[in-house]
Amino acid sequence: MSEQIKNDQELRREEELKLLESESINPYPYSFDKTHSTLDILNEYTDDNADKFKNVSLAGRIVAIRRMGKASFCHIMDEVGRIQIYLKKDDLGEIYDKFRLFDIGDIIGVRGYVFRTKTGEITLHTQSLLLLCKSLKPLPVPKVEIDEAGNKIVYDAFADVELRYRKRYLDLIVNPDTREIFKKRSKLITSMRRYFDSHGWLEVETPILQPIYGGANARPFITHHNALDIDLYLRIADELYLKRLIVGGFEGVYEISKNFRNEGMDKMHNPEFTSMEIYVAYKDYIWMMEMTEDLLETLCLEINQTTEIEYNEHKISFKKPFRRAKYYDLCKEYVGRNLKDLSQKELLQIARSNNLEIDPYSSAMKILDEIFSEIVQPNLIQPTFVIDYPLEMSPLAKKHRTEPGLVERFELFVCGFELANAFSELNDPRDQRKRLEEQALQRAAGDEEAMVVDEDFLYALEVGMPPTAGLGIGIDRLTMVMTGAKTIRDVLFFPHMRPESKSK
RNA sequence: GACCCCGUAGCUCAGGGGUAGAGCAUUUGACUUUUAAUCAAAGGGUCGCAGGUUCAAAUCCUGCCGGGGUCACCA
Repeated sequence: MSEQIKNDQELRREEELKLLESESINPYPYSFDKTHSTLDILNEYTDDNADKFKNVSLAGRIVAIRRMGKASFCHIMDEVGRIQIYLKKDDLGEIYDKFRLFDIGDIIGVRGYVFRTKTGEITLHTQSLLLLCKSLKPLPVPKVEIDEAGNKIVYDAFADVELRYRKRYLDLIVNPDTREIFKKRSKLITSMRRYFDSHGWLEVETPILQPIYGGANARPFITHHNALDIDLYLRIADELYLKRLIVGGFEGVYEISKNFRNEGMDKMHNPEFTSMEIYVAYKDYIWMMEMTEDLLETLCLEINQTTEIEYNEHKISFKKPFRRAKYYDLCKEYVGRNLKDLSQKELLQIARSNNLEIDPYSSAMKILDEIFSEIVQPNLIQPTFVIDYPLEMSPLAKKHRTEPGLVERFELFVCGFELANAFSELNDPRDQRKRLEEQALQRAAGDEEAMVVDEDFLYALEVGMPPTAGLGIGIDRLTMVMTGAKTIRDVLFFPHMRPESKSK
């Protein structure tokens, strides 16, 4: 392993580190007791209750320094905010001279009393100062000005997207908006868990390494188990395992699941992504729709304190109930004609007359799907349940109770993209076998994404699964909608990146 | 995978055949309520990598690496 060539700023910081150590300052001590966060002080301090803030301690990273000879001002940042601290040689003595060796990026602990400067900023008057961590790399902290209206002006923000993703810790230190997105993401998952748990549904874990992959149409990542000498697949979905648990007698199970699909990446797709799947016994997709809109309204309220949010200049309302529209009705609405029971040739012609480029040998269902996603889907801005899909598109969904050729399925679209997918789950083992065998035929015909027959799953269905409703929600996409993020990379701490060249 | 755009100092960017530039950051000096602190001075670059054209390449050409966008597959 070769060390990289260091620049002048890095070399200087290393020298400072040695100097501090030679003056018996430990640059990496073990702990620090803080009494307050920056926000505690900023929110609670008033000029009348200054007594309560006579002796507080804070810790954080230095993000700005203004030295003025024998006194200095800094801003330090902790998880929740930033606050100004005032350092004066008279009060600090010897350590004030060592403070010359402190830099932007260093983490310090300070103790003192809170006051208001003559320009009005709530500030900690520091009476003792402790280095908690010396930073050896220069940080890309931008200059921040607050104008008279209270607006924040950021100069030269750290904006290089590649660096922001590769070195996310820098992005998190330097761009407070980035942290807010991830706090919302966590809050969303916590709220979702709370919602499910309050209904008595059980959070479970199922295998990520699977001998047979299933539950979705996608190409898997393949890995190898040495001891057993068999190939295993990273799960593309956890659906078939969760249904086995319903067979086993649990009446409500959910899993927040990292899934892996060996496919392209773009602003809606990452090779590993998070979905939530839930299965509830004795329910159907109608019930699931009601649960889903209640869940999303609740989540949106808990995260954003409102059911109205903005995305891409659209005002989105998560107030329930959401619009419900049948798949073929929407096709008729946006394409201008009924697409049900049309032949492959007719569909191909319609696709072409709508300027869609389609492989002429595609199946009728593939063409229909293409027409739907190109022509209908972009119009589904407000939360919309699309219901009653063609049977051929949904090998794990139960046949519609009244409409032949359709299944009891809905997908939820918001802002033009798919957020959720749900069925009345197919529990007739004979029908399920038939549908999986059809998938196997498509697979044999070259469709690499078609499903594989999972005999053990069929055995489970033969043992018997109660009527069940199932739902999957794309957590990354839901986070995008809830935070206004335009790319999935902005809601993943560490989005997948091509490795940098080997020389590094 | 195809096409288009981008890669210059720690950060944000200018320069686009003739000695490598600015602001912030950094260093030194001054300054005990500043806040994009200020004032004075200084240091800092394999111009993504490798070839080619040229008297001369950060600049033009080719290939490669990385990123972004559009398209295709997919949630």
